Amino acid sequence: MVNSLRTDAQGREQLAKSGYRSTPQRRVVYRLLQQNVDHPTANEVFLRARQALPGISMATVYNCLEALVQCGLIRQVNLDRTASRYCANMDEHCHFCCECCGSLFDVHCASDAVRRQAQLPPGFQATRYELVIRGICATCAAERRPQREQRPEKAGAPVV
Amino acid sequence: MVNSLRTDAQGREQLAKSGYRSTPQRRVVYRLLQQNVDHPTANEVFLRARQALPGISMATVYNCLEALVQCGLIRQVNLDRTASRYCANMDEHCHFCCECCGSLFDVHCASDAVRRQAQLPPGFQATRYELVIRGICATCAAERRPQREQRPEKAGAPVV
DNA sequence: CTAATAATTTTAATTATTCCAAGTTTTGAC
DNA sequence: GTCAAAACTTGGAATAATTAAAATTATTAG
Repeated sequence: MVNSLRTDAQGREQLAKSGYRSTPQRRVVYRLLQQNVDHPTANEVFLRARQALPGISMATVYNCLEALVQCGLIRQVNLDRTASRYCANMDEHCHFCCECCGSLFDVHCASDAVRRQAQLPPGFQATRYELVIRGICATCAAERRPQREQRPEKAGAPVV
Repeated sequence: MVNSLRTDAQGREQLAKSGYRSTPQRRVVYRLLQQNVDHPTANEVFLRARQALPGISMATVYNCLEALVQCGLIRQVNLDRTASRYCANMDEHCHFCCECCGSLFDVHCASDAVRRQAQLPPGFQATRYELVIRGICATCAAERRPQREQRPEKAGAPVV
């Protein structure tokens, strides 16, 4: 399904292409992201990485994530103004953000078609299209179905 | 062109519908956003609002923006982890972000078609689709054309 | 007019992230 | 292998954007 997974050797090579070294910390962070599809934040990565590398620091986690993003092994996902999330799925996809539980899901999306919809002004050159879908995930929808109302107040979805 | 502009009276009514009052500060902030299509940040709104209301505070600007967003008079645009930007154009549109100069542009986009491209898992319900296009705006493209290279280093676009 | 409610202001705190200096590790040249 | 240079890691300080708390002011209902 996901065809973007890289072995350690491939990871090292990809890092090297951008002038980065493959370090134990970077390998742990990358592997951790490959094994978890829940788009963790830097802090969540830190907590998980500490299980393998008890001495790792937050600054190093940020450094690793930066290096992995720069060399194209992972991508950074920014939603709202909450902490950045990180994603090792480099296949073309967009993100669904549940406004109820805040979870983030990968969603397949034919970007060619999306591309065609935007009418760029003359002279503008697009390099990337990022689609974010907001709504309610299946789990939250199932839990909600019984009740029929929505909160009218400035409730503010718990986006985290 | 833009059909979402509201008069003061309409603005007041819209605020009231969500339980907010129309205050001098909110009116100034709203009018300012209507007159500027450049998607200012909270700080930029603050600086401009001060011209009309020298005593206004940053916290009030945030409060005003929050109220205007909540009642649907303006929208908040979050890109990367930079400061939020605000936009009084409530017509359906997506945003183009120039990776060279950081400017943000409204772009017409047929969202029905975009909607059809995303294959949501069963049970998922979408409420909003947000498309962000990144690339180079006409101005920057024109300035760049002479030179043919792109920076290979981790340059990091000046996304402001 | 008065009380109750809401908005604004000022100040302080929080959050996520970046920067920095110092020590450590890795790499490449010899 | 040894040495110097470059890259990395670390802990802590610094920063930017935002939010929260407390006090003051304005508005509205009665």
